[in-house]
Amino acid sequence: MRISDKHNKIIQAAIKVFAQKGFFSARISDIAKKAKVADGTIYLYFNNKYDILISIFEEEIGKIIVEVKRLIDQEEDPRKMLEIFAMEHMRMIRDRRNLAEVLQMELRQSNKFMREYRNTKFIEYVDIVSKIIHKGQEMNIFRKDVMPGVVKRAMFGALDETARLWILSPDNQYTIEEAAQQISTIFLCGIEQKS
Amino acid sequence: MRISDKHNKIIQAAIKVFAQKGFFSARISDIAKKAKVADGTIYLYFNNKYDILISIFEEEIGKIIVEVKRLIDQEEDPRKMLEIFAMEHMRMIRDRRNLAEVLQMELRQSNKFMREYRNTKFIEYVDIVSKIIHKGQEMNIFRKDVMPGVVKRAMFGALDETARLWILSPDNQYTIEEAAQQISTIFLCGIEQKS
DNA sequence: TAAAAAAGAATGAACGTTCATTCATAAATT
DNA sequence: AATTTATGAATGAACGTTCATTCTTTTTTA
Repeated sequence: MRISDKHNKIIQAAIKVFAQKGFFSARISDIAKKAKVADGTIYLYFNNKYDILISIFEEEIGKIIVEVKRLIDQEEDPRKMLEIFAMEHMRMIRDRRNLAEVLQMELRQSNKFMREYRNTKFIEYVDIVSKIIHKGQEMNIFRKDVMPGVVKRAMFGALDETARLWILSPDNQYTIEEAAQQISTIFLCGIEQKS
Repeated sequence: MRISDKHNKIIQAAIKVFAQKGFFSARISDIAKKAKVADGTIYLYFNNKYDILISIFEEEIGKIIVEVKRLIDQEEDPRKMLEIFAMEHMRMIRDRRNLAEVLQMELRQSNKFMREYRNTKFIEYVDIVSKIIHKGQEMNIFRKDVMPGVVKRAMFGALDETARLWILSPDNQYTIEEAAQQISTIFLCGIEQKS
């Protein structure tokens, strides 16, 4: 068995356990059991519990960024790009629910116990939006009086909160893709340059 | 000293400590020290640590709801109402930063260790938005194809996330009131009935 | 090629610390 | 004096981490 296999098995198990219990309530022994390794083995691959969480951020968000960027780079129109971002974000949450839960939860409490860890991967991800806005403003498609820094946060927040509650009760009035559609429409109408 | 004095002293201390350290890293002894009471005294007023958190939700959000509702009820125009909600939400966060941090953080991780606790106060708060949307749709001011249930979450999420990051670095490009303004403008343009 | 030796990986019981909670005692109030 | 309220040291369960030991694989030797 390759080294990375065990590393990955632990990561995948940790995603599930963190998603189910939250970081603090998750036990190393839970993760070990789910990964089918001994407790001690985890410490051969990670420095400590906290390090497992960081690795989840680094490795898993990294993969997502690559994929979303790839899709967006195929587009020319910033309006389309924004739609794609919304849709892909929501689909990712639907298809990788456990990971999404970990990211959402720990992002929020992270400012407390991860003060020193600057979550550059996450920043990179959200910055995809501000880059799109900026591009649209240059092309005179989006109004110039909206601040890309505000829109990126607002847009991400809107998607994230909608997804969070959808996760809590997915048997909703709407599919997550409908929600993505509604949100990107609202934002597009909201920031469009009226000619 | 009245009973409620000590109860309140503990609540206020807990808000500060939870905001600073997060629920799990906060120590009962930290709260006791900040409230200037003995550790044991806390257990005369609360059943356990968790109960302190619940009380913060119940009591403090309750006060905010009353205040925001009062302001909104003075208005007739749903557009104005939405603006007021955005602005008041942001001002609340600016003025009661510690409380805001606790609510934001614990709301996110709450689904894990507060599964049984249905946060009715919070639901009530966010429902203010969907009621406004609904009213606007009845008055033919807002488009009928947007779903109030999506908009309330999107709007709340947009405000919340923007505020969260503003809290992390308040020395920003924009004031929190500018952000509120931008967000309510985006949403208003985004859901307005084009006549 | 088979046996022996070394290196590397994995194990899980045990350790030691950390804290929420308790409770015997003290102080304050009535 | 009796009752209520407050104290803070003591308790003990929980759990992250360690490490002596075992198991597996690779390398060396004959």
